[in-house]
Amino acid sequence: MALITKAPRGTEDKLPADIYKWHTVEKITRAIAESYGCKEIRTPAFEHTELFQRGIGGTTDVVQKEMYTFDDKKGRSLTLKPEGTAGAARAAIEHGLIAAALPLKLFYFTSCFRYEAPQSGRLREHRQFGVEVYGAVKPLADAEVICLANDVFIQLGLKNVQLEINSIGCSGCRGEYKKELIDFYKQQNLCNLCSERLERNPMRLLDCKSDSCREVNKNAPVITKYLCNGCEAHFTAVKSALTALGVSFTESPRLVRGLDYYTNTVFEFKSESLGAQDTVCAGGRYDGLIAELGGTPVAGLGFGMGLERLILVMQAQGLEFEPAKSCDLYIAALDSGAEITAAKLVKELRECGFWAETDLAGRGLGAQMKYADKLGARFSMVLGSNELSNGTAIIKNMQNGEKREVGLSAEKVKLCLIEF
RNA sequence: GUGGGUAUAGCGUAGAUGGUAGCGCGUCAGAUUGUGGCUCUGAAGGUCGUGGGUUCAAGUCCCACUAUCCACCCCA
Repeated sequence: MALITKAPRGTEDKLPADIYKWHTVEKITRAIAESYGCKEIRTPAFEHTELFQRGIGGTTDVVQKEMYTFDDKKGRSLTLKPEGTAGAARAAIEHGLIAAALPLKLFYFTSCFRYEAPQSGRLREHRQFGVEVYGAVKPLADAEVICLANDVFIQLGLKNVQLEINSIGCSGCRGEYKKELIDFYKQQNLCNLCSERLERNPMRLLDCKSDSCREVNKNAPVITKYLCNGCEAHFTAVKSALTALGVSFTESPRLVRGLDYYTNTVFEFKSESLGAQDTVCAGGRYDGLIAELGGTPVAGLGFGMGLERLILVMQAQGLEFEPAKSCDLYIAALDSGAEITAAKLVKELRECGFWAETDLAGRGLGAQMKYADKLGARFSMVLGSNELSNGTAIIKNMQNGEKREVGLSAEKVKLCLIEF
């Protein structure tokens, strides 16, 4: 197929026939977020490149090799946002949102852009539902945010979504731990990749999937043993709050996150219904981020939920989406006089919120009826010279074929659509 | 970025050993010129992913590229 009629690699059209699935997840996630007091925020698709370098961390893969970065005409370096947290944090600082009464709870839907090898469930442009909470220091906040994500899975009916949590401590205890970890790994036989990234990002080694490293990792020191008193108490309180809220989880001492801003609690929801890209939601606490970006230091935490992945899971599990609305009334018109009357009637019904249609394609009566059927029209009506002179028409229930006579006014037709 | 599979109409697909394309669904029209669903008849729709090569002849064989899928890496 010619280049111009093909979407760029790693992008995907959401077609009319499938869009009801998106509407379903957007509606449910929005309602849940709002019930938790979150307000929607919409931030730009691109930001200054430095925002992501500072926020996500210059040594991460996302920043080093996956960003869509370009110079604008004035030579400013801009980047299509690879994730949602940094932009939301920037906006919260810029507009003084964190200067108001805290906590500040935000949610958003956004496209994220990453230059990666595309795979199903991993696109170069993917969409996330995200939640960010600022100025909430209590462990209950961690539990609340996790619970929000969990509620989404419950309400959408997802089965077998596993929540894994861990604490990676504050910069203090993590520094201690990293030293120990590096010392440990230096005495081991590592795969090529791991030897490379040992100094740069030692905690990632815990996640290595190579068989040899898996063996090594069984004996690797675990962060939870190195947590300072404060971090340990926080993590313990998060876990008991989750239990009290009825959110089941497994502790996963090797769970680390790929972005630098995380502190203390990190978590991930995984689904067996996806392939290797099995994480459908991930997040954690990032108490240092706002200060790192130059704002008044306030605590932060949040998550991102991959919407393509979420929908893939729902499809794989055969879950229900809210069906698309179908047509309420199709008016077939037989001649040019009836055509105008039909058009007026259709307009008036639309003003009342009904989906009404009449012929625009120049079809004959039989074809118009077939088309009405394809639209899934609940009712149909035929207008010709007889109806115009009588001032009445027959309205037909397309499900059972029953017919009723109705006066040719929007008011009367409307009543018929409601009652019949 | 690495390794492997795949690419034929809008969608799903058939085309061993080379002889320039069928089928199902969908679309349109008619049977039924004032009533849909079922049925029947007919039609439209293909640069066989793109470009090159081998050959009298390529959807089929070879090379490159592109896209897609799976795994790695990484991540939501």
